[in-house]
Amino acid sequence: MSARKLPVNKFPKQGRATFRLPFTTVDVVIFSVLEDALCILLVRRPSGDAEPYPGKWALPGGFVNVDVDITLEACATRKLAEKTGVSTSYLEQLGSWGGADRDPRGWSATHVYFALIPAEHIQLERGANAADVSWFDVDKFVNETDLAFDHSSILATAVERLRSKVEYTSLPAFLVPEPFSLPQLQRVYEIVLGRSIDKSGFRTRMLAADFLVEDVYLDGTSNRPAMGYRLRDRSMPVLFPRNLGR
Amino acid sequence: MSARKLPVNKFPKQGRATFRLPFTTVDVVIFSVLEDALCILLVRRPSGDAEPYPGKWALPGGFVNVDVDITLEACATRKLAEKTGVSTSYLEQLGSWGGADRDPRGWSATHVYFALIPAEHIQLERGANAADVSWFDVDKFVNETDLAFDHSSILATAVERLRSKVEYTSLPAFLVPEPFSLPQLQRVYEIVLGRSIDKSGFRTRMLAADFLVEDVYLDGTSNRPAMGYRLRDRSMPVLFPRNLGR
DNA sequence: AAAATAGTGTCTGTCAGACAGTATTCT
DNA sequence: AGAATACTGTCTGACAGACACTATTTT
Repeated sequence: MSARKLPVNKFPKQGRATFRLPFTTVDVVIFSVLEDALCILLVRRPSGDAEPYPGKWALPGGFVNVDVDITLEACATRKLAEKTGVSTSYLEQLGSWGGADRDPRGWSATHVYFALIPAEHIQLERGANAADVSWFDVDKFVNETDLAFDHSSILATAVERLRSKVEYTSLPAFLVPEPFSLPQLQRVYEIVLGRSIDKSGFRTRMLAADFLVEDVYLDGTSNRPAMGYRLRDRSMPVLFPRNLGR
Repeated sequence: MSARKLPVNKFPKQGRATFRLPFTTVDVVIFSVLEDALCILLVRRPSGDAEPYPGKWALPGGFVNVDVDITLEACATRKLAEKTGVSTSYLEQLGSWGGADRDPRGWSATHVYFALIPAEHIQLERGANAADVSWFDVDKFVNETDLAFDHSSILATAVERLRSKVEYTSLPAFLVPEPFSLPQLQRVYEIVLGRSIDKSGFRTRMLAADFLVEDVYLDGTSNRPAMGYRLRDRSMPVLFPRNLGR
């Protein structure tokens, strides 16, 4: 095996490496449903000579700050809160992307999370850089916009993962504010998947999974009020035994 | 928002960071089926004053070598080959674990992959450190052995992920050498899941998924020869529309 | 012939999808 | 009353699980 001939990273006694370290970043794909469309939050890269991809849209994220972040997930939570004001949401690790070429500044690895937040909870940052944070319709803008770094590819993976998990999980429940009705939840499923779902089957499926708790009736602006539900457990989505059909 | 008061990582023009970087490592959870049991490969941590967890069992892995590895996945492939001699296998990213406390040498983040390899392909490293690489039965030894770093927790996640994906994917096909018969494949499913599966339903399910290609008949040592199959596409597992029952 | 393993056929319960019907509100 | 939306009931086809059956090999 030729592996033995490779240089071996050496480590002296006191924690300072003698070899080059990759950069470590965290990025967050923030999903929400706005105006009947699945959207993601993007930020504009700062301009400046030393900046990579100046002015381009990118996923919110950045370097891990070892003095502040005690874990990767805490770092992702921090970045989410900085951009949206949302402190609690569904957060799941999507994966990591790392290599020599993805950042012009050098070998870097990014840990990517995706977040699902109800539109009503969002409070975009006010002030100078408000114009540099924006929501993008996943279907309309995303494919024709190319993002900084390898973020286009990461985003595509995130959308794929979300859509595929929606087929067999309760994930969309994290995109809608509580309490919500089953028709509201169904609408979110339909928006994310981009197709309509049968009402009766949907209700049976949701109720059988036993992850909803009845709350108050939702007295909408008109017509028959709907039962309002909350999640029994906000920490995890429920997995259904089958995919949705079609 | 208080985030503005946090220190901001600065970047001078020429690619050398002025802030502390986390260590970047890659670890691989290598699964195989040996003697009718689901096993994983562990390596013993080297002894020495400067070494963390000397003598303890750990997942194979180590620092990313920016001069050698061009991507994280390439790094994982390299580490897999170094330990097993296997150069091609199913490799999937499991996730990443990072934080201030997981490595006594400092803030570190590890990118974890899991690999599935057929026992017949394995060629453990010969020589001085052969005793420091060993297979462990997942059910028998893993829960009672505590590993270096946070590897026990990572391993538990890996086993959970593997078992849960086996319920609705063709992943076990990567644990058996081609060509293989349906009874052989079924045996692997049963070993990984730890329960028996109905023969007829299993065959229908596998054949309906259309990921197998007929090869030669397997003339075993005795009894009726079985049809041998190969994978239509070794690059990806197939997803079944339903979980296995029970 | 018997044993062992490979593979098939048939029945049945479950459940998603389709769709028609009922219920409750507002105007 | 009619419109709009919430919710339920019924039928049907697809399919997994159970299990009994047939097929092909070795000894």
